[in-house]
Amino acid sequence: MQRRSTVQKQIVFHAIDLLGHTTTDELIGYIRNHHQQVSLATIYRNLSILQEDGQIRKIHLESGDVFETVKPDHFHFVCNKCGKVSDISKKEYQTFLDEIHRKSHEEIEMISVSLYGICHSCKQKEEKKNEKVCL
Amino acid sequence: MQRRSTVQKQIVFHAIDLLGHTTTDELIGYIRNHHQQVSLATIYRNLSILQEDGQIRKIHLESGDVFETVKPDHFHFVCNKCGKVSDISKKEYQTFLDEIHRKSHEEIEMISVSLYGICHSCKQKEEKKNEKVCL
DNA sequence: GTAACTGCAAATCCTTTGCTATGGA
DNA sequence: TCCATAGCAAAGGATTTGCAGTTAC
Repeated sequence: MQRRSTVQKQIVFHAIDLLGHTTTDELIGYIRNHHQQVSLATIYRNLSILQEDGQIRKIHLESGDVFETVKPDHFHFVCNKCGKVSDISKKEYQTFLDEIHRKSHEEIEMISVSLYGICHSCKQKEEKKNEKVCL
Repeated sequence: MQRRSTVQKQIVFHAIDLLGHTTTDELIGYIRNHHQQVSLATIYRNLSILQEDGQIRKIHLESGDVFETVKPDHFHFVCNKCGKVSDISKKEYQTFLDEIHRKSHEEIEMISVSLYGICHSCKQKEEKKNEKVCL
């Protein structure tokens, strides 16, 4: 099947790219607000097409599923307070990844690592709140 | 709210325990077959209750969501062929986990590691098939 | 006895599909 | 022109909810 480039497909892709890591809800909300001419069915169909074609990827986090554009292999950090997801480079952890391959009794094809914690921004907000309490 | 112990709740819990790692579908199928008196709504309600009470946990894998009973913290291995999920002890990887805590710029509360590959059983089947081809 | 829980059926929510019209190559 | 894609509305499937009856404690 010969894919075609359409305005709607580009809107979906660019929205995901812009939002960074986005839930279906956020994505639909965004498109609803900025491009109301795009129908729901079209959004869902393009999500499938873009995944099939390897332009986007759905990742499965404890906090729920999010879409991201396909980038070099990486890990994720999720803030337990605000829910923001950010990418972590694999480079620093290469030694460990090799170790997993070595130690594992099974043949490993993919390793997924996700970290959950408190992001800088939420951390700062917390500290400011504590300061005020002390005053 | 004071929780009560009911036959239905126990059926749901024990089914998850028995099945090991189970999708909602598998779980419902199993209960349908072995305890047809338990209604769908009751299964879903008990899944919520058991999660709330910390007796079971839903884990989010690339292959889909599965429930497991709550056990000591561990990682998961998923077979890309047969889909079976198995637990991996964290012990061997303690060095790596410490490294993550040390290297990370954020405060880490939880680390999730999932490995995807081919399990022993599927590997063996594959090898046997290859043998036959060579004969 | 009281209130948590169950079963049933209806409701709800998210996603997919059928169909006809549109438009990219 | 031709066929992938869009929009709309209807269908589908999974999960939740309202309610009346049941049961654990």
